Amino acid sequence: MNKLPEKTIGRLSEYRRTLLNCLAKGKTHIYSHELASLHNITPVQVRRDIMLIGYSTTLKKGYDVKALIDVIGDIIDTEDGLNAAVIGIGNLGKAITAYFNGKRSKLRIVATFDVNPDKTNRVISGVKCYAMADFEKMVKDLDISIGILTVPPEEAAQVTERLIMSGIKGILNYTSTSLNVSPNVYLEEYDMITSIEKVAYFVKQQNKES
Amino acid sequence: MNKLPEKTIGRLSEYRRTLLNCLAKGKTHIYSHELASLHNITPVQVRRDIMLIGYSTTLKKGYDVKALIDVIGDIIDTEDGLNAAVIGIGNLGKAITAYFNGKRSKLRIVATFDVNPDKTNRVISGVKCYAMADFEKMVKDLDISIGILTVPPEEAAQVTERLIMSGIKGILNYTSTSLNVSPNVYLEEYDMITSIEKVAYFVKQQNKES
DNA sequence: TTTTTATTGTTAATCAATTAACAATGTTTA
DNA sequence: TAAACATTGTTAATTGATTAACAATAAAAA
Ligand SMILES: NC(=O)c1ccc[n+]([C@@H]2O[C@H](COP(=O)([O-])OP(=O)(O)OC[C@H]3O[C@@H](n4cnc5c(N)ncnc54)[C@H](O)[C@@H]3O)[C@@H](O)[C@H]2O)c1
Ligand SMILES: NC(=O)c1ccc[n+]([C@@H]2O[C@H](COP(=O)([O-])OP(=O)(O)OC[C@H]3O[C@@H](n4cnc5c(N)ncnc54)[C@H](O)[C@@H]3O)[C@@H](O)[C@H]2O)c1
Repeated sequence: MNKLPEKTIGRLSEYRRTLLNCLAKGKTHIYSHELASLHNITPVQVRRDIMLIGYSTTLKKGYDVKALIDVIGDIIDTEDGLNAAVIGIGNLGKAITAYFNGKRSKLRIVATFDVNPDKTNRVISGVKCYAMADFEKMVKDLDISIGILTVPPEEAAQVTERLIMSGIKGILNYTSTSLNVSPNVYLEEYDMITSIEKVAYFVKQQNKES
Repeated sequence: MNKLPEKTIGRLSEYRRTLLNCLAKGKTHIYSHELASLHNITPVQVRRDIMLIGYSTTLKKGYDVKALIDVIGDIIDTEDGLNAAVIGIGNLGKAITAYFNGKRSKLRIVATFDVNPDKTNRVISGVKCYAMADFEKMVKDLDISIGILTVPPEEAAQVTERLIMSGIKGILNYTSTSLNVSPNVYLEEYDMITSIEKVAYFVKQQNKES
C-alpha cells in the first residue's frame, strides 16, 4: 500500500469523516455516487480512490460503511496512534485544542506549549500547557511526533528549528509565515487569508459575468 | 485577465503575503528564485504564475515588489472591496474574527452572527455580533457577499441554505460537514482534521521507510 | 568594449489527476 | 426465468499542472 497520491489521502480522510456520520445514523451501506455527491465530486473519483486502497465490495448494495472505515483507518492511522502538540496556545491554538480533543482515537493532542508564564503549567482547553523551556524533554517523554504551529508569525521560523531539532516528523503550520524544512520532515501549511482571498476572487469573477 | 487556474490564485495570494513582508523590510526587488524558495516551489512556477497575470519586469534586478503587489491586487481585489461575515462566533469564529481584522483593506469582516443571546448585540473580537433573526436584513444593509461558516456541524446545512437564500455569493466552510451549493455560489471547504491526518499519514510512511 | 553570467518570459515536454468508457456482474422487474 | 437495469472495478483518454529547456537580453566582469 505504498505511495498513494497526496490528494487521495486527503479525500480518504474526508470520506471517513462522512462514513463515521453515516454509521452514527445507522446507515450500513453506501453507493459510490452517494459518497461522491456528499463531497461534490464524481462517483468515478470515489471508486478510483477506493480501488487504490484495495478495498472492494461483493454486493451491489454499495460499500460496507464499517468495513470501509476500517480499511481507511489501516491506511491513515498507525496501530498505536501518534501524539501531537500545539505550540502557541493563543486564540487559534486554544480553539484547535478544544475542538480536537477526543475526535480521533489514533491521533491525540497530548501537550501544548507556550512562552507566556500565565499560560504554562496549567491545563488549557483540556490539555496541559508546558513551558517552551521544557519542550525537548516533553517531546521525548510524551513521544510527540507532530507539531501544530500557532505561534505569532515572527516566531514561526525560530520555533520550527526547535521542533525539527527535537525530532518532530510532521508539522502543521497555521502561522502566516511559510516555512522551510528538511525533506525528512513533512510540512503542511494552511493560511486562512489565502482561502478567503480565493473566495473573494471567485465572487468577483461571478459579479463580472452577470 | 479571465480564467486563471485556481491553484495560481492561491499562490498569488501567498506571494502577496510574502511581498508585503518584503516591502515592510524595505526590500524593493525580488528574484523569482527568492520568491520560490520562500514558498518551497520552483522559480519556473513563480515566473509562470507571474506571466499569467501579465506582469513583467524590464530590469534584471528581479520583480519590483511594490508593482507586483499592485498587480496581484488588481487580480484578487475588487475596487471597493468585499464584505464578509462570520456565522457562529464560538472558539474558532472568535479566533478568525480577531485575527482577520485589518489584515486586508479590500476584505472586511463587517459582522458576526450567532443564535446565543449571550453573544448577540455585543461587540465580540472587535466586530458587532447580530442575532440570526436579523441575518437577511443585515446582509442587505451591510452588503455582505462572503460568509465564513463556524457553526456546529449539525447546523451547517441549514445555515448554508439561509446564506444562499440571502444572496451570499461565496462561502468559506470550516465546519466538519461538507456542503452542497448551487453552482453560482463559490464554496471553499477546509477541515483541520483532514490536514492533521495527512501529516499523520506521511509521518507514518516516513517511519516505515527508516 | 567584449565576454561571461544571471535572469526573465515562454514554448514544449512531462508528469499527475481526473474523467470517460465499458466489461463484468449482481439485483430487480417483467 | 429472461430481460433490463444499476453498480462496481479498471483501463484508456483527456485534461490540468508542473517542470524542463532555451532564446532573449540586461548586468557584471574581464
Ligand atoms: N486566529 C486565527 O484565526 C488565525 C488565522 C490564521 C492564522 N493565524 C496565525 O496563527 C498564529 C496564532 O494566531 P492567534 O490568533 O492564536 O495569536 P495569539 O497571539 O492569540 O497566540 C499566539 C500564542 O503564541 C504564544 N507564543 C509567542 N511566542 C512563542 C514562542 N516563541 N513559543 C511558543 N509560544 C509562543 C503566545 O504567548 C500566545 O499564547 C499566528 O501566526 C497567526 O498568523 C491565526
Ligand atoms: N475550533 C476549531 O479549531 C475547529 C477546527 C475545525 C473545525 N471546526 C468546526 O468549526 C465549527 C465551530 O467550532 P467551534 O470550536 O468554534 O465551536 P463552538 O461551539 O465554540 O462555536 C459554535 C458557535 O455557533 C453558534 N451557533 C450554534 N448554532 C447556530 C446557528 N444555527 N446559527 C448561528 N450560530 C449558531 C453557537 O452559539 C456558538 O457560538 C464546528 O463546526 C467545528 O466542527 C472547529
